[in-house]
Amino acid sequence: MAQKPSIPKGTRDFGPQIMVRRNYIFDTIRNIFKRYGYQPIETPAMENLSTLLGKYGEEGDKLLFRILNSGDFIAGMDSSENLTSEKLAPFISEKGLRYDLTVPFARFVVQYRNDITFPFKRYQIQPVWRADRPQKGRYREFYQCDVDVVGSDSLLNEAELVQIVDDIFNQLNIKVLVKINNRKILAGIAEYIGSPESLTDITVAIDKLDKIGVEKVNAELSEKGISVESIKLLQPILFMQGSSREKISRLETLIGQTSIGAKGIAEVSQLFDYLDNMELKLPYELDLTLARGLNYYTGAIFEVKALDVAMGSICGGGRYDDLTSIFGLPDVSGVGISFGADRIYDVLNELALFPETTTETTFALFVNFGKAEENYCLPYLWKLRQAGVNAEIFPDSDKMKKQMRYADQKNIPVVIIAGEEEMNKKQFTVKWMQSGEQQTVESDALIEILTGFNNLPNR
RNA sequence: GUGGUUGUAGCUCAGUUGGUUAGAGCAUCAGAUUGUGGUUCUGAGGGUCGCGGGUUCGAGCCCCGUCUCCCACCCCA
Repeated sequence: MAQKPSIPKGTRDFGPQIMVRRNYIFDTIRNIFKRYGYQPIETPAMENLSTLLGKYGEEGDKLLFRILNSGDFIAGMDSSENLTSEKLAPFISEKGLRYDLTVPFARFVVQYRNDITFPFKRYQIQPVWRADRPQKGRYREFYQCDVDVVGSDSLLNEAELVQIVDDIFNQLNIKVLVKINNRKILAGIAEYIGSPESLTDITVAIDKLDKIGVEKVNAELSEKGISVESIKLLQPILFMQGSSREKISRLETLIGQTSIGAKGIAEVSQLFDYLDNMELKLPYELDLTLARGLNYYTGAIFEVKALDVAMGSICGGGRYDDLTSIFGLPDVSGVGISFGADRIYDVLNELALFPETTTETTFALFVNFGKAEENYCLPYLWKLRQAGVNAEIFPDSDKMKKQMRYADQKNIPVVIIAGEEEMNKKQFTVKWMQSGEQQTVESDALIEILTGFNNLPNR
């Protein structure tokens, strides 16, 4: 007995009808990326582990898929030593699947720095892999659609990214909220409350504010060794209400004296100046509880959430000042944002927002009655294809019932029938599947008639 | 990594207090219909009941282990 076919946990197959919808998402995103002047690149599925490790924090390292070395990697090892998997790991694996597109991009920029004209605006649509436990909206293989610009400090780039977000989700008809924050503000807060070293703990804790409430956040903070004094100082920040502008001015009185905090405030208010003049359709707000776990961010951070469906963020990004310097190219700042195509698919699916796309790929099918009929049809099939009509001939002279059924299941709107009678009269019988109507056409007129219908605006 | 849940035909699921040969719908294939699909009718194929062990005269059902699926947490797109 053959074993039951299956695919690894957290991965999916995509059939033709799903691919039509996925391509709708990819095409929409890609077209908008291009319109803003971004250029495509691709990088390999696997990177050296030295490229990937340490860029995503402790959690991220654990979620990296590692690739086993080829060959007998165990041969030269001293078996008398007490081997832990930690010690073993570098010997048996030196490559890993990419975890995101930003870090490989930073590597790419440094590697080809002499060929790149800065500022470099690139987009990249490729799958990434994470050894996570799958659940709703979470997969082990999923596509990210990244736009980044490196080599420019201007906040105009941040503003443009928000504009792209606005553009894309308007076109996809998804209602979203764009949350904006700045790592420098978070650092300023940490400094203000007197524990700048625990920036990460603080951000992770306040990120959970709307989920678990103030009391549990405070409990977690003191658990992490943050003093009662500091937690007290933090409260007015946690409870801050009002519009983004009001928050900014109140922040000034709190963390304005810290130099990093002042810098963050200046950046955010400049960004909001840009955004307020852009007439964006989607709501955006300053959210001080937005932290984002990826630890390479240094300035603005973004996150986009769908409003009408319970789902993790469908889009996120930020500015990273030091990512290229890790690979040996200092002073090149970048900023970018990543669209999660698979989650966007789930949102569109759940809200039934996919447009009525035609799943049909073939417009006309020639029925196959045998060798002679084949020879009669083939020149016309060729002409139809040359005229830009998607057409095919059934490859076997099976029963007509089976061929009609094939057309029906594949949603092919036109079936062209030519048997002995039609051949003798140099004609074709054209059947319109939806109405069931049939018409007899002269063979010379076939191409013209079908191209005319094929160009109708509704197709 | 932590917690919960699920597993029976290709898919969705029934299956009584443990009892003879494990069922249905959908899908597939064939026929009714040798040049006409989506409807209908008839028939057929398809199963190591996730896997391994145990209890029992007897296990799809009870017990233990294990894997898997989905969900939540952590974290994230």
